[in-house]
Amino acid sequence: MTAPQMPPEPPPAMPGDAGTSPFDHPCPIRDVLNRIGDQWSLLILQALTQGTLRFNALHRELGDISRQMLSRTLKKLEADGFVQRTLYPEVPPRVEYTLTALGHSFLPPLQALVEWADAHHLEICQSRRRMATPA
Amino acid sequence: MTAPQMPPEPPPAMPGDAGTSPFDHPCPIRDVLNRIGDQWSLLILQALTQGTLRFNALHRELGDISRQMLSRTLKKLEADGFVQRTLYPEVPPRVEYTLTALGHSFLPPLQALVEWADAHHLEICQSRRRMATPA
DNA sequence: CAGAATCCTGTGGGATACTG
DNA sequence: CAGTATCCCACAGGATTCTG
Repeated sequence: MTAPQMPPEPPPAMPGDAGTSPFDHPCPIRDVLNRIGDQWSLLILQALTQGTLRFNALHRELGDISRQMLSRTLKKLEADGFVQRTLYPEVPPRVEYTLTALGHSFLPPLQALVEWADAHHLEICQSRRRMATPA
Repeated sequence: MTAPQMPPEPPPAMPGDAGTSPFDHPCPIRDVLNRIGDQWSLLILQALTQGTLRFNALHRELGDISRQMLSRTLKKLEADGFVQRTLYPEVPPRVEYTLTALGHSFLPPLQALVEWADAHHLEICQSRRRMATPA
């Protein structure tokens, strides 16, 4: 595969275009990367590997994430079909988030990434310090 | 594996600490994600799959990226040990970028991601439109 | 409990111009 | 050719407050 180029001109039609959104990104790789390339998406997906989680449970699980970003990111993930949101109309409302089939299908590549990160983190840190030698 | 938590307190020592950098991120997953999670790193690495490339060749390959960002990102990738930069002190200077061993070791997970993106992009776009039904 | 709204900041990243 | 320097803006994302 060659590098994913970006046609500078606006694409005539999208994969499943309907003209609704401004444009679904023409390049699949870029589109997906732009989505899950943010600070939290992958972390959230990984947290949901455990199974279904409620909003605050997720919030605790990630430790440091504003409720704002958690909410936003979950919406994007839901829109893209990675996670399913289920609202139980009870007195204190309960909302559960769980991975969809698409979400689950994403786990293997994600796992590969996580494992690589674990395996090579030290090496990266070493390289980083080596390049930063002041004198 | 549970979700990668962030200890709110500053870590006492890093994987290969030397006190040089402010801190190498304590969580490997987050650290790696923060690095390659930007707009260009993965694209550049993927472009270098072809083999050695010169600066402008990379620039053309990616199509739309400012020289600024290309330069910056390459430096980060070099610092982290993903790519090797070789300068040939000729009259018009020539600089070649190529993947290091570490860089190559990263290709399988990257490939997995790319293939997943290709395979499921349509599905994502469909979900996206389905959720966006105005009426 | 699960968010939406509002406000504010840091910085990722583009454009342009200059240099060796 | 291969950058660096400068300027500038959009937006990711945090903090806080309000609601059903």
